[in-house]
Amino acid sequence: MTRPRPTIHDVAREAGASIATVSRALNGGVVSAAARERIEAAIGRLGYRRNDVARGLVTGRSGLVGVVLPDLIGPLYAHMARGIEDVLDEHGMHAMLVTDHLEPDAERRAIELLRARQVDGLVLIGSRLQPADLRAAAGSVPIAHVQRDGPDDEAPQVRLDDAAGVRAAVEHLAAAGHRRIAHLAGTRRDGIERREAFVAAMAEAGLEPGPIVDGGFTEEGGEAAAAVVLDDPDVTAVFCASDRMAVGLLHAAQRRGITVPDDLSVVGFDDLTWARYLCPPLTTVRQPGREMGRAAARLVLDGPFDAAVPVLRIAPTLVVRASTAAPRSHGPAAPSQRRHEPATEEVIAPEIPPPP
Amino acid sequence: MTRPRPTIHDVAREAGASIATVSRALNGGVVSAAARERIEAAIGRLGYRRNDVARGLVTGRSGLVGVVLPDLIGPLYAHMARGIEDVLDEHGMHAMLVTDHLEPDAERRAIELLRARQVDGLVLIGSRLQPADLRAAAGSVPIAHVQRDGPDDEAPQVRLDDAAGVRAAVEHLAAAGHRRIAHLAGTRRDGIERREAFVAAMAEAGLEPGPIVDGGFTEEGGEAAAAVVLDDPDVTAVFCASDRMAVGLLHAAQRRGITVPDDLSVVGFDDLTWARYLCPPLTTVRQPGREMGRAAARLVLDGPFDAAVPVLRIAPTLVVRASTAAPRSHGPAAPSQRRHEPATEEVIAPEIPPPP
DNA sequence: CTGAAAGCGCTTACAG
DNA sequence: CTGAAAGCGCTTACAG
Repeated sequence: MTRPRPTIHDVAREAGASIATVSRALNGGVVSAAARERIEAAIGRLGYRRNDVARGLVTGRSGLVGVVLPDLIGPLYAHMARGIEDVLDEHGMHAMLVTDHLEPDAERRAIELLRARQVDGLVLIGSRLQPADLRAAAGSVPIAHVQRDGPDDEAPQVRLDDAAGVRAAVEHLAAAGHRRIAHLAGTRRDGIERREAFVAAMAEAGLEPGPIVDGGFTEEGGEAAAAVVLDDPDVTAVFCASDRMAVGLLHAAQRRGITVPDDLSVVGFDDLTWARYLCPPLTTVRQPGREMGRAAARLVLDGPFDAAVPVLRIAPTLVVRASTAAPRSHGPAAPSQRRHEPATEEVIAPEIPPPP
Repeated sequence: MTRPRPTIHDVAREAGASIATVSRALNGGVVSAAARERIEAAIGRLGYRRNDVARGLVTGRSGLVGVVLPDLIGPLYAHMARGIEDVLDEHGMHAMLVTDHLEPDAERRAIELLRARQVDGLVLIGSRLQPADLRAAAGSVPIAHVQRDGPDDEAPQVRLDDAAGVRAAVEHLAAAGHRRIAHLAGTRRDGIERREAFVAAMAEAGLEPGPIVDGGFTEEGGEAAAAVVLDDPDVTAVFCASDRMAVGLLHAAQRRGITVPDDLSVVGFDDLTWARYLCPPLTTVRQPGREMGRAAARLVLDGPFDAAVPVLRIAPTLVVRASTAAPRSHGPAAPSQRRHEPATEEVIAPEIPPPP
C-alpha cells in the first residue's frame, strides 16, 4: 500500500503508449479512441493520479490563489473566504488561506510563502502593508484587496460602501426621533471612514454629532468607551462602528440599569452571526462578506474592468431589529418594538449614490 | 516589473557560482563564507525567491498538510483549523484548507485534489467517507481524523470525550434538583454517542431519561423538536446535543411564554462564540476545538504514539451560565442565578475516567 | 494520431 | 568546498 505512487511513465508502460500520449489523454488532447481506452484502463488499474505540482512547474500556473486574512474565527472573514472560493471553484482553481492576525510582519511572511508556492494571484483582506513593502513581497503576482487598511496602491480593491451604511443607520435613528446620537469609533481605515461618514450624515440630517469615542473595534474597547457616552444624559442613541463594540456597550448599559431600546437605542455594524442573538437583538449594518469575496476573486482573476476605477464599492444593508426605538421623550414606542422578538427584522438597502 | 522571475540559474550567474552551490547556500549546506556572501548579495539584487513547488518535486515533500472540514463559518471548525496551524507552524509546514459542506462527494474530491497537490498528510474533520472510499481517495497519504463521523478505520483519530461532557451536564442538572430531563439529540455519530451517554448518565444519577427528540443539530431542528419537549409538563430541564439546537429551543420557549431558567433549564453543547450572548447566557459543554486541532496535527505528523490506542479523547469542560437553575418546585433559585449576568460563569472540568 | 526530446526550477549524490 | 550531471513528474512544440 505504501509503494511509490504510479507516475505517468507507469501508465504509459501499462497502456503501451508514450508519456506524451498519456499526457494528451489526460488533458483532453487529440488521441485515438483505442489509445484513450487503453490509457484509461491503465489509470484505473494503477490508481494513477496526476501530480499537479509537476504539472504546475511546466505550465507555470499553480491553479492556486493565495488569500491572506486576519483570522478564520471572525465570521466576516470566513464569509469572505467563502465568496472567494465560490468563484475560484467556477474556474477550477483553489484557495490557499494564510492568517496574519493583523500583524504586518506576519502578513509579509504570508505573502512570501504564498509566492514561493507559485500562487497565480493574491487576495489580501485588510492588508496594512505599505505599497512598497507589498510590491517587494508579492513581486509580479496580481493582487486584489478587500477592505484594505493601508493606503491605496495600484492594485484593484473592493470595499464596503461604508458611507452608505453609516447614512442608513443615522437616517434610521434620526427618523425615529433621536437628536443627540453618539458614535463608538474604530481606529482602522474603515473606522475612520465610518467616523467621517457619521459626521457627514448627521449634518445631512440637520443634527450636531454627539460624543465620538474610540473603542478600537473590540468588546472591551466598546465597554470602556461606553462609559463616556452613557454619562451624557442627552444621548438617546449610539451608533457603533462594529458589532463587537455594540456588545460591549450593551453590557455596560445593562450594568448601569439602562434599558435598550427604552432608554437607549443601539446600532451596530457588520451583522456578525450572533448579532441577532443579543439582548435585545441588534439593529446593525450588514456587511455582505461573501459578495465582497466574490468580487475580489473576480478582480484578481480578470483584472479590473476599468483600470480608472480601481475601487469597487459593495452596498451594505441596514438590518432593523429590536435594539432601536423612538427615544423615551417621544412617548412609549410601538409595542412591536418593545418585544425582543428575533424573528422580526426588517432589511433596508440604502440607496447607493451614483459614482461621481 | 513583470519580467520573468529570477531562477536559481540567474542567481548562480550573478554570483559567479554553480546552481549546486547556490542551492547549498539556500539550504544551509557547506559553502565557503566568500561564496555565501556573493550569493546572498546576488539574491538581494535580483529579488530572488526559491520556487518551493520545484523544490517539492525533487524532495518529494510539499510541506503542506491538507485539511478538509465542513466549512469555515462554524466557529468550532475554525478553531480546529487554528489548532492545526499552530503545530504545523512549529514544523515550518502549512495547511491547505478545503471545505466539503458535509457532502461525501465533495469530501472525496477534496481529498483527491489535496493528494494531487502532494500534501504530506491529511487532517479530516468530521469525515463521513467509508473506510474503503477513503483509502481509495487518499492513497498512501497519512491521515488523522477529528471527530470522525464515519465508522472507525485504521487511521488515528482525536475525538471529544463526549461522554464526559454529557455526564458533567447531567450531573449539573441533577444536582440542581431536576428529575425529568429531556434531550434534544443529533443524528451524526457524535450525536448518537451523546444520546447514549445521556441515557447512561441519567441512570447513574438514578433518573429515568425524559423524552429524547431528534433535532438534527440545527436551529430549525431544535425549534421543531422543542415542541414535543415543551408539551411535557414534567420536564424542567433540557440537555441539547448542540448550541444551535439550544438556540432553537430558547426561541420556542420564549414564544410560548416559558421563562428560562425559571420555568425551564437549558444546557447546550459546543460553547460556540455566541453562547454567552444568548438570552439568557447559555450553560453549555465547551468543546476545545483548538486543542483538538493541535492533537490531530501532531498525530498526522508523528503518527500515534501507541498504535493500539488509535483514538485520542480530549476532555470538554462544562461552562455554567444563566440558563440553568433549580426547578421551580424547589422554590425560587438563588438571586445570582436570576440575573442574566454574562460576566458570571463557572467552568467545570469533568473528571476523565482512566482509560479502561 | 503518435513519440522522442527538451525543459519547467530545483536537489543531491558523485567526483574532484 | 565546488561543479557537472541526473532526475523529480509533468507538458509541449516538432517531426513523422
